[in-house]
Amino acid sequence: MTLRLATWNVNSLTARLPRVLGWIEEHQPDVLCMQETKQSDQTFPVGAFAELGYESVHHGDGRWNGVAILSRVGLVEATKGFASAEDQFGCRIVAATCGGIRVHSVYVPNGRSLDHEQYRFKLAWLARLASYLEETCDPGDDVAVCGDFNIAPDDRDVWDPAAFVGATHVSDPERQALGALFDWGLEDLFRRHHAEGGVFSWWDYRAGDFHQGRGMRIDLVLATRSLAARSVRAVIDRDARKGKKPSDHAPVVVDLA
DNA sequence: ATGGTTGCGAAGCAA
Repeated sequence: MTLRLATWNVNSLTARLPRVLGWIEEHQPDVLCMQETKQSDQTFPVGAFAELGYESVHHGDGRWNGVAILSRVGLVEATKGFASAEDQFGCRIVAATCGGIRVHSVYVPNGRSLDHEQYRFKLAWLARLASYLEETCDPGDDVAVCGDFNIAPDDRDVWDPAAFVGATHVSDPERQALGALFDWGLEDLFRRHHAEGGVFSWWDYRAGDFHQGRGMRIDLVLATRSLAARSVRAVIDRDARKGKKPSDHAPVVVDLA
């Protein structure tokens, strides 16, 4: 069975709902992971997605963060957060089994700068993600971890490596944390299909960065070996970054055979 | 260009 899996940091689902609905109708994802909904579970528009044929799960506190999964191939065994009593990690991960795949929608904290406490929080969150996957999943199963990682995997994924020396998103500890996920058994599906650099998923709103090509590839679809073997196409829809009131992120779309 | 923009919420923070 073919399956289209996508991830998109929508930067406020309240502000973006018309665009998101239009994008879904045009691109027909079977599963869509979203981040930064900035909504509560009460305000999340379950009905609007149901009208398009999608079941959904949302995990949000209403103001910051907020993650969701939409699926039209079934959505069962949903879990919010790291599935334990802890809640100091914020509303940054939600998981569900969709079409036989254990899907995770993740919003990795923005580290801000290497000397900021949010950077240490980011590394702690990534370590918790690794332990959570180890506890709840088997790399031999069909597992996908999709979302805004706020990490550029390598220097091909930033517009100018020289501009990022000493900056967050590219530091060794961040890339090592991502490497731990690769070592566990996940693969970056966009990179599986594209060796070239300069393909980005995020551009700052300011200073015309999108039109100047100053972006980063920080939104990723990671998947275990069994899913990677089914991957036939991976693209970043930069058209979705154009026009009026775009998110600052573009969706990543993967087709599985 | 230590600039610039957007979202939330009603000033300043987060990104």
